[in-house]
Amino acid sequence: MSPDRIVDTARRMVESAGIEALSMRKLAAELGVAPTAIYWHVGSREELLHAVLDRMLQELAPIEPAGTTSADRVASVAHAIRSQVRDTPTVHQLAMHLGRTADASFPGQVVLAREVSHAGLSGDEAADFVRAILFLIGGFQLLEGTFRQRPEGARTTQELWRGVDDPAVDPALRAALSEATGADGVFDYALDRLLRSVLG
Amino acid sequence: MSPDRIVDTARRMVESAGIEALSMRKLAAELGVAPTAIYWHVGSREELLHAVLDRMLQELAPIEPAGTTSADRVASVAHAIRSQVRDTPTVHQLAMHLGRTADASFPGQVVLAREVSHAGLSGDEAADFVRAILFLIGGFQLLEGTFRQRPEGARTTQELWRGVDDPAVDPALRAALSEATGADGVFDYALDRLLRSVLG
DNA sequence: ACCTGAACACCGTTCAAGT
DNA sequence: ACCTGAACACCGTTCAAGT
Repeated sequence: MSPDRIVDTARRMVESAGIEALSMRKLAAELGVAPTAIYWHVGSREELLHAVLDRMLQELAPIEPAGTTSADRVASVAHAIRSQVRDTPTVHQLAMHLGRTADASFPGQVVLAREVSHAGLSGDEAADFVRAILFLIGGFQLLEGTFRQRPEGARTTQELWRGVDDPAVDPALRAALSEATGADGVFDYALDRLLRSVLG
Repeated sequence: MSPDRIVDTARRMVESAGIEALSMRKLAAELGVAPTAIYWHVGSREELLHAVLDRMLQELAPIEPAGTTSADRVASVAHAIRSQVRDTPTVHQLAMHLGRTADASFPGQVVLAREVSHAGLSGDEAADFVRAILFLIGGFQLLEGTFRQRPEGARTTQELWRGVDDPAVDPALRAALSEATGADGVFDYALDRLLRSVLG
């Protein structure tokens, strides 16, 4: 019954069934202990969740730039951050829940800033560029729904588009928006436009 | 004790204190009725939240394009959507909670698609463009934290940057990222780059 | 130092019983 | 048709009491 064992078990529960699935009573049952025993080791449920997030953040693999040209390296970092966000939804779900998105996104942000600096950008212009890339990643995260799954009844954007009959909307556009899309393509497209426009 | 009165009261509670603050028992107290009476009119708490969202979506002001050139009109729609997202955080909070972000973003999406069509784009190219703009808006929403407020202890990205001493990061960039920024500037910057790159 | 048990103040929801 | 009350199965948390 160390804090370590409690945090580990809590983490497993959160990762397998979501944040809401972690109750102190279920956790206690899993640990074979009275619910109130947990409070002696870790504080409240909230503090426990913070401890779980801390551990997850520590284990997050560092982002490694790849490529030779500045543009390639910046793009590789952007892609690496995005992949990591996609592959570790629980971390960002939890960070969001606890209001600690800054902590979760910061390590990648620093690596990105390094490559942007190396590309020769500086000051406000560089900051806008870094933030714009983070916006794209955040948009991907939000609209891909990586951290909140749709319930059975909910309609997708594609389904909604199939029901549209608007003469002002290009039919081919309507058709394209009616098809599911890997967000990857859109992300590549937008990032590419941004990179070209800034780094030439 | 009509469904209308229940939904209205529930909506007031959600808007003033957040989704979590809506409990069937508190709502019943507010209505001066037994908690169980609510279940006869609206179904469960979840169904009630859906009804609240439906009403909010109905009342959302339609997005109106402005400007004469195609680029201006597209930009105005993007800005209008973003402003609406910022000014109606509860709607998007609730939509996210219920897995209905598609319903919330769709009306603006259609207007955007119209203007992009009018600008002469078509098919997959137009779809990528529309989705990229929505990515930017989503990123703004997520990183601006418009729908999840930071608790007292949490650090901001700016605070984290002030603690960085990395020779590979341009000092002026570090300084810029250490200052709070209206996300407006970044959004304008990224949107402008994207528009220029696509519409010329 | 560490754990238990009882207790408090909450939840959502069902369902028989009332009018 | 509409509402109440009792009841069930949950919560997080505190705190005195035990070892």
